[in-house]
Amino acid sequence: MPPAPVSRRERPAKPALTRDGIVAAAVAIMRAEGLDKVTLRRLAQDLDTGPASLYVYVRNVAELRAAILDELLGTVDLTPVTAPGDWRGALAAVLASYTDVLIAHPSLARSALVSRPSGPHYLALLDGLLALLAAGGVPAGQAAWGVDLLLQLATATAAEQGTRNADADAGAEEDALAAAVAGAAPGRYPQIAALGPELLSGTGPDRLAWALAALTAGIAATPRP
Amino acid sequence: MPPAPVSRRERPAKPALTRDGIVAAAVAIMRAEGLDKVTLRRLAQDLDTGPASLYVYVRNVAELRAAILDELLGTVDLTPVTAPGDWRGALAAVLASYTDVLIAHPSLARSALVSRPSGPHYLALLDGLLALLAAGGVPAGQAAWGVDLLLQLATATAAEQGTRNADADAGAEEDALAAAVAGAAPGRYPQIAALGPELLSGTGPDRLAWALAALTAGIAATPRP
DNA sequence: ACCTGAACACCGTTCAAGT
DNA sequence: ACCTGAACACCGTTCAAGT
Repeated sequence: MPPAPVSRRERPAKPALTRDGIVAAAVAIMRAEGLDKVTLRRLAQDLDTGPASLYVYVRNVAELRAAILDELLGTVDLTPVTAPGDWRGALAAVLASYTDVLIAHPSLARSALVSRPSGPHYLALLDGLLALLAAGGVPAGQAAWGVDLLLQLATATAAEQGTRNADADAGAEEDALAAAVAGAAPGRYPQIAALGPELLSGTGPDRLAWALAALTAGIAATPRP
Repeated sequence: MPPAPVSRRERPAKPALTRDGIVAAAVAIMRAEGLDKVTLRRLAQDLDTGPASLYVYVRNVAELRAAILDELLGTVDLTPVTAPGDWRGALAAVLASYTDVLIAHPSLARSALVSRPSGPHYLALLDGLLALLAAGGVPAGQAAWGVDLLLQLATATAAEQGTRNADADAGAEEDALAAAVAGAAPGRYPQIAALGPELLSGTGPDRLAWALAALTAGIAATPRP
């Protein structure tokens, strides 16, 4: 006996596909299970369709990942940009918020590191950081080139830390480096042997804060050729 | 009629599998066709065996990629480290050599960005950079934290530039950003609209040279907390 | 125009069985 | 110990055919 057909009332009508709906479903999968699980096939399954159908709204999987990233960047706190006072503190606060967002999703941070975002939320972040550099009197040319470096540094740090915190597999890489540093032969690697654990010292936030301060100082102080 | 069996003299004996042999074959594939083509299946095919056999020598594909990277880092020119004179120039030269090596293999640069290398050639590079920072009188604590940033910056730049030069697909991301910057509404993104193409100005090497100079200056000038 | 099923051309990794 | 064939559990993307 074939199963009784499901009436329209019992199962809600399948929602129409839209780009926003697809991206929202992708973000939901990522929050729940990580970016690795956001595949076109899995996404299609969740949306009750086939993978081919998604190609009407998304060019490829890279574009989908970019859309997810921009969606998340919408949660970065940009309010320090318009707060009066210490521009360096505001810069650090915005970048810390950016880092926090990415650390919560290490796989996304890794993908952000190898892509060039250009979505509306990314532009807003860029604009905010440029406003702070301008407020600090950093020459425009230096700010234009420097803002990229600040974001890059924050992204890389988030990728690294988030991965270390969450992914057991990549924690092994960290361990391998620690072992290599600890076992560095003083004859062959004198500097590493001399510095030892100092190389890997410090907590993530402390290193990031120092790195951003150092980079900001360098950007402000180094004229373009 | 079955084909005549190939005598041992006509087909050279299949070379025994070794870790070095596997890595060498992997490097050969990467040089010829890029990192994307270095899969365990393809590698096994080239080595006239099955993918499962490789797992005796390599834990997984990530470890294989790390081995390829370290192999390539063996070609970085470290001679400036021991040359007398200008430490800043020597630092820039070593990092430029590192960048050149990675730019030639953008896919590898992207993978280096999300991994923590710990191979012998990587350690040698690290040691050389630390020697130069020490020669420049940079306090040890700052050098220990700063060397990571310098490498990170060079790696990210290589990944970006190499990709732009070689990969048509990721060139599209660059174009999308350029279009977004050019079309930025002055009301919504005042800083971006004001700076305009200045944000994306400059050649890769010029930007890298400035970035490394700025970061080096910041590292040297910013005391650790 | 939008959507689909099915196929194409692949992946990494595991495992029982062989030598 | 080393090596293998075969399987498991997936991928992104394309394309002819439908509505």
